[in-house]
Amino acid sequence: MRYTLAELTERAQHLLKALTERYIRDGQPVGSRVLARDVGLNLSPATIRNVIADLEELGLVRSPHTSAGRVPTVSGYRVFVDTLLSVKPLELSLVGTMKESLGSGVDTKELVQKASSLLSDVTRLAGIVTLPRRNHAALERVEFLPLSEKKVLAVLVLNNKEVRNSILHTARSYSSAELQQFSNFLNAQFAGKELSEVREKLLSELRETRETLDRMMATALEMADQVLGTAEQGSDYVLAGQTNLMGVTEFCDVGRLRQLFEAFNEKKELLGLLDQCVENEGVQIFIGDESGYQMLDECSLVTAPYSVEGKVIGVLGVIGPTRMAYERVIPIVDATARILRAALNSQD
Amino acid sequence: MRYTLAELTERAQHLLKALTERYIRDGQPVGSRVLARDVGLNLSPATIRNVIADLEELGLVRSPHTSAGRVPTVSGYRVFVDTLLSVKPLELSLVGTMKESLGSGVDTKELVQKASSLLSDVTRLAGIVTLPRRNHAALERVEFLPLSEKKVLAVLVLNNKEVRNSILHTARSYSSAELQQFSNFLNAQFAGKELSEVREKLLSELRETRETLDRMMATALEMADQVLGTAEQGSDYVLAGQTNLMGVTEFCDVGRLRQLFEAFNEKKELLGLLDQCVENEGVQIFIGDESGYQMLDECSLVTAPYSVEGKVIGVLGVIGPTRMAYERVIPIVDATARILRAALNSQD
DNA sequence: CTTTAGCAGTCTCGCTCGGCGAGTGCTAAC
DNA sequence: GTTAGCACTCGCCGAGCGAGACTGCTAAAG
Repeated sequence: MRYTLAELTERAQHLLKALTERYIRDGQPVGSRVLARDVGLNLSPATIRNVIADLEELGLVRSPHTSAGRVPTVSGYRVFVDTLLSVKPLELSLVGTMKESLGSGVDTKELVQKASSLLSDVTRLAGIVTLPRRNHAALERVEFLPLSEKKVLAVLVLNNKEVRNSILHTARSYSSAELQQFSNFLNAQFAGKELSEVREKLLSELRETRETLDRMMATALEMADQVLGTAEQGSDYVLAGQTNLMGVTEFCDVGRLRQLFEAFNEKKELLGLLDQCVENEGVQIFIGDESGYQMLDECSLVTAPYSVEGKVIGVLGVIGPTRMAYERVIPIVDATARILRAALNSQD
Repeated sequence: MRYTLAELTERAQHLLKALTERYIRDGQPVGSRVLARDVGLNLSPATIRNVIADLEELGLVRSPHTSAGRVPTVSGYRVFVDTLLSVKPLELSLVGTMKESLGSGVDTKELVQKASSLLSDVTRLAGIVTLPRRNHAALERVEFLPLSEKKVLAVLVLNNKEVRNSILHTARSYSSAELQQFSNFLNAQFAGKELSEVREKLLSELRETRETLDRMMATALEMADQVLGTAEQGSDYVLAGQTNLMGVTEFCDVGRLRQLFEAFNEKKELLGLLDQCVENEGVQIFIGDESGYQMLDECSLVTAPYSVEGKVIGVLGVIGPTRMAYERVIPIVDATARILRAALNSQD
């Protein structure tokens, strides 16, 4: 008898579920005997074996070697998390504790770090949170301060929350009064607009102004352009609890572990992966090498986007072995995304 | 025959040196046979054995088990690095490359990160650099900007180089003009003074002013106090190249490795250790558990302080297995300290 | 047609055992 | 003081073996 994925017998589903859960719990190949006792159905090991053989043919489970039990394959996990998993809601008390531990962060970066630690603490795996990309942040105001000969400090205030500053090296010195004029001019023009918009407008104005030869305006615009150029914060993430992964039996091999940690340092690849999650709403899961990055072999990544004012500005998640307690990790990631969003929104 | 540490035979010294160097190279206990061939002196293994036996009695070497060669003990390493080691000067070309790779960092933090990476890249071990503690930094100026209702952005410029900002939550709103007044007042009073001095003076003025009931001054001073309180950056360090340690054979045990990495995350203890190096000039070395922190068992720490304008403001160094190539690491750490100092000083 | 018992076969794991090689410490001779 | 010789001690490694765990197949039972 032959099933397609869509029409797995109820029994087969049941067994795949039991097998996966058991394997996640114990980490050891599970055989027909234990499965027979574990699952509610009153079946003999022999019967179980028949069904399991079918599952193996479908590529959902495999045995590490003859005469060991079976373990789920990547496809097996996929089916498990997509259709078989019953996610238990989080205990309210835990959610409370989580909220608290994130609670009072004022600084955005601090919040992100706390969220990452939170994820790793609660799941006992590695937590990862991207820094918010506020492309849509509104420019609140710009301020220029003279520092010294030919050096000007530019202060950018975004959304009343975030502050970025950068030091500009200018061709000549500017007086306080001059800089004040620049600030006023720019604030009048751009305050309240989105950064991307500001940038665009800036360039067009710059072109226009060059023709009219208004020195002051041109200089101001040039300065602003410089600031925006440098202030574009390279997207990045904060990782926490890497050491938790060292306790995981799957990574007892140092070479394996090293590969993983080097992937963490690379950042680029992992960021690419995380970026894919920005679009999809809700929790998303990458299992094993599904991601295409073989450094994440034997790893799973559970992610959720987080947003502020309705716009997704980042992704957070958990990295752990494929054999992780999904039914627990998923609601935790989900909850953390909500908590972080709340914290960011209530930031005053 | 019995030596005290001070009066090791020339021959004994020679042998200890050869043994240590050999062990550092190969990582395996070295026996009398290889030692006899290795060292210039024309001696038979039997003779070597006699001398080595004396070294063992002094606690400078030990054998992991009967009938394996000898390895240096912590004391052995100590004697080795203190009196036997001949440090070869660094190739100029390497110094050049190092300078370059650090070269153009404008931001202090960026420089520190680059220095850390540099150390780890060149030594193939873990690099560590503390963030500069600029207790003696001069306060260049203070600026307050109104953000919104009851929120004020304070910008601190130090030494014409570093900028710190913090957001203050105030009891009532302040107008631009008011804040401008505060800034002017504070700048007139404190600009150019050292931070610690500013703080001190601030407190006394605050007390005095309360009596004269000058509202404006009092508020300004209070604000300044708040800023200084928050701006005190918690001392911290930047680590790089931890993954290099995973290649080291000494740390092939995951448990061991985990302990080490958790020590890195703790930060406090390691910082305490690094602080000890601030006082001593030049390169300093902690071998194995000499530091008192047993998480650094089997590790050595090679450090050097770095300074700006004659004042030591931080420490940098390398963490690796006790069995590291000291004669190479030491000059690298030394050079990096000088290069970082130069880079920080030339920061304009 | 489904389910089950029984059985032979296969593979891993952990254990012991013995040989090998390396290196020491001692003693006696140079 | 130096050296050769020798007995002895270990750690390492591979072979061999038994136990245990499952499977897949076949044939009988429901």
